[in-house]
Amino acid sequence: MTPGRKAVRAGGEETRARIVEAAVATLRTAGFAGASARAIAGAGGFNQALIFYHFGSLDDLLLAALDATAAARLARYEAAVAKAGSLPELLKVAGRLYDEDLASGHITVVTELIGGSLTRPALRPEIKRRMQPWLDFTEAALGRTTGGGLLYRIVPGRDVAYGVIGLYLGLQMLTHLDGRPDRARALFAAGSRIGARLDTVAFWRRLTPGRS
Amino acid sequence: MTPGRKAVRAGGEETRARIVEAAVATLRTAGFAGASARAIAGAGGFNQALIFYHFGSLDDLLLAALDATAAARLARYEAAVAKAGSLPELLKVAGRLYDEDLASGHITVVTELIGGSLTRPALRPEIKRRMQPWLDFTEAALGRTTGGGLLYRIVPGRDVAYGVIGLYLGLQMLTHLDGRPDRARALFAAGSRIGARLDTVAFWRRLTPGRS
Amino acid sequence: MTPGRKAVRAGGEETRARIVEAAVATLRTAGFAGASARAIAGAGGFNQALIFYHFGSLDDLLLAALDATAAARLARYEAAVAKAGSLPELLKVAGRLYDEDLASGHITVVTELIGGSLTRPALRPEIKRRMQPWLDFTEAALGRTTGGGLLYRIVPGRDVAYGVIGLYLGLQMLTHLDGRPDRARALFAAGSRIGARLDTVAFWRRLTPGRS
Amino acid sequence: MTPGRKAVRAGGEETRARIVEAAVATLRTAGFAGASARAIAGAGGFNQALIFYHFGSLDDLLLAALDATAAARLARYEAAVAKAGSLPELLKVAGRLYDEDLASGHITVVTELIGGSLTRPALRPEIKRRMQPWLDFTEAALGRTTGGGLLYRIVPGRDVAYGVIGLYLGLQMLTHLDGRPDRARALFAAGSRIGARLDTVAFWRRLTPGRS
DNA sequence: TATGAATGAGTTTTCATTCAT
DNA sequence: GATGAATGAAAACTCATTCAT
Repeated sequence: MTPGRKAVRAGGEETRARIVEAAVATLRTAGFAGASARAIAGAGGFNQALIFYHFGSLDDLLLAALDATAAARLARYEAAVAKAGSLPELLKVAGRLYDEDLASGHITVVTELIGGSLTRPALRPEIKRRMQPWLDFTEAALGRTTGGGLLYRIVPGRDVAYGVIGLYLGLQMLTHLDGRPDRARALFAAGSRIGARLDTVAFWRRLTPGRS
Repeated sequence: MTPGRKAVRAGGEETRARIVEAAVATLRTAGFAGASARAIAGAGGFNQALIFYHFGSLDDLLLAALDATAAARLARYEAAVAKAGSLPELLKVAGRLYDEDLASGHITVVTELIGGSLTRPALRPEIKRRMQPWLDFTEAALGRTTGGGLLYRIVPGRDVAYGVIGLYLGLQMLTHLDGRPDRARALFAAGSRIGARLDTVAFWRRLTPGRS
Repeated sequence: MTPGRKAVRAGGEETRARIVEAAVATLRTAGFAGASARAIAGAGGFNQALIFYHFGSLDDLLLAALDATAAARLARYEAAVAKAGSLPELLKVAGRLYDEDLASGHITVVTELIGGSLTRPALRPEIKRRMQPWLDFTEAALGRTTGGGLLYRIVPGRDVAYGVIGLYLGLQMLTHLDGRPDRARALFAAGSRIGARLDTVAFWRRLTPGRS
Repeated sequence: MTPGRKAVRAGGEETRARIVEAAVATLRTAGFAGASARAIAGAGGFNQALIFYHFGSLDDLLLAALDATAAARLARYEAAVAKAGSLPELLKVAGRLYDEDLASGHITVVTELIGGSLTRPALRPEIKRRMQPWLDFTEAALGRTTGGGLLYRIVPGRDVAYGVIGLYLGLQMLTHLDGRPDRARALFAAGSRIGARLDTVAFWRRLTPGRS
């Protein structure tokens, strides 16, 4: 694939990636309390000690796992959302992306780590910091598509973004409980339909007048 | 209170309550992964073995803890929401109740257990079952205040309830991350304000026409 | 043996004693760095976890081991030395007792723990505190047999006691290196002989005139 | 200094010295049980594997560390003691040198290794062998200054040397426990004072008549 | 009803050491 | 000569649970 890359000496970075991958998988399937060094090493087929050699501590590996998933997902969200010019479009695109997340369980890594941050308080500030880009992204996407109109006099964009992220996380938890994403998916679908109608509604237009 | 109650055997009931209380407290402060038998016994000042004598297993105690908080909170929600005749009123009341939850961390017990159900799959169906009353309650409250109008052709009430519960859970997680409930609180306040305006909006009235 | 003692319920105290005994034995044979929980449990034939159940931490067990040996030895020293009315007698008695220690390796527990206190600094104040009775005892014994005479204007009794204890510890280390106590034993024998002559020496009598 | 020395290969020698230095420092500050390959490498700022490349095993490095400190100290002792013609002078000089050792903790390397030789029996004969020069040196110094007189009929010089070395080691341990060298220092000072008086005492002169 | 004692398997992390480069 | 990567075994300690009393 990457022709310039030497096959030799690649050990370090590749191994790190393998470990991170195993950590993500274990968090998804066994949860925070089940993501022990042993479990992760077992999942990835490598030595437990390797985790500590490369990451120093289990906490640090878990954060690296969060970084990895989050980065990949955020890139995908940004690319897809960039094309959405209106709220209905945004809802549609976001719903489709979130579908992937629900099915793949990507967001589980986030909810498990937030849940685990109660047990390991040192994780909390780290996770909090890593959530900011998502809030920024969501706020920007909403701002761009709703024009920062009257609505923003009632609710600051940051707060709306906060609610949207919260809804994502909470729906993921319920989806896990259900064992299937049907309900959350249906909600998003409905969101798209409502969004589509909103554009024709005078009230809403008054709330978000800035958009052309 | 209950006069017919025998003083004998009351010890057992009281002890159970103490254990459940300690379990709730430990789940709230130490999370699922931190809610070990030892930690709970330490928090409550009783013998570890008592947990197994009274509840058989740690999982069962954890579920009993969920039952206890959930029952208390649901009773409170039902009583308060019963008086809410319109959506704005409902939003107002719910926001006030949720404020309590955010501050007290009551909902943490729920999110921690759902998170933990990944690690202990046996918990999943039990927790799922215990979430149903909340979905029922939410659906009913929404139905009563929005009249099951046009909106319900777009989104089934059950799905909306699902989203509301999801939002509650997710906001609680973010609130924990923040260390303070300000943002979630602000969102609810905004919800109340929007709700108050909605009643004057023709579009919305058309969506929920059934209400008197 | 102890007739009032119920055979029932004795578990706790007996087990603690067994664990302490195993810890002492392991310190003597494997040293501080070799006195791991596993090694001690192996030596005593019990579960590793029992150590932590009864003593909380390995450090605490090690200190309990020090307490146990020290108490037993100090009692023996006090009883034997009480009868020594003069310095020659004291030297003779002490030499005999120390012989036991050298052969049994009792003092090894002390030197190993002091050595280990570098690695585990938390042990240091605890060990230091536990050395004071030995300094008190030695100072008192020397004071009683030398009468606190002129010698004490040159060297405070506490300092002499310090030197005596130091000599004991150091000789034990060298004895361990040698693998046999011959040399240290010979030194003590010589000490007795010199002590016997000292009493006839005018110079010494002037140094310790208080004795009858 | 050594002009014929090739600049090449000097790297090797220098590195060895750096490693030994780090080992000495780690033994002094973290003790035998704390002198792991990782700790030593960390202290010296080099790669762990370097230890094994240059010394084969950790034990061998530790012995090299003992060699290094011992050689340096012994040279210093020999130079200083050579000038001491009488026992009082010897006591004075030795006390001054030992002061340095107490403050710097040089002897800690010795006591830690002897203590550790229980855990790693292979070290024992090696350390024992390395102690002989000190016994020889001490015996010679005592012999030279006390003339091998009557005292030597009561106690062989080798045994006295043994006691002196033992006292050094034991005082160092107690000094470590105290956290300061005051007491041991005071003892040596008193030794000097007593030594000064001894020369005027007939009894002592009879014990050590051979001196000119 | 309650508890102290006990345990086998688990936890995170460190160990000395090897090896390919 | 030097190093980053890797490992099996061991470190201290905790886990949920059982059981005799």
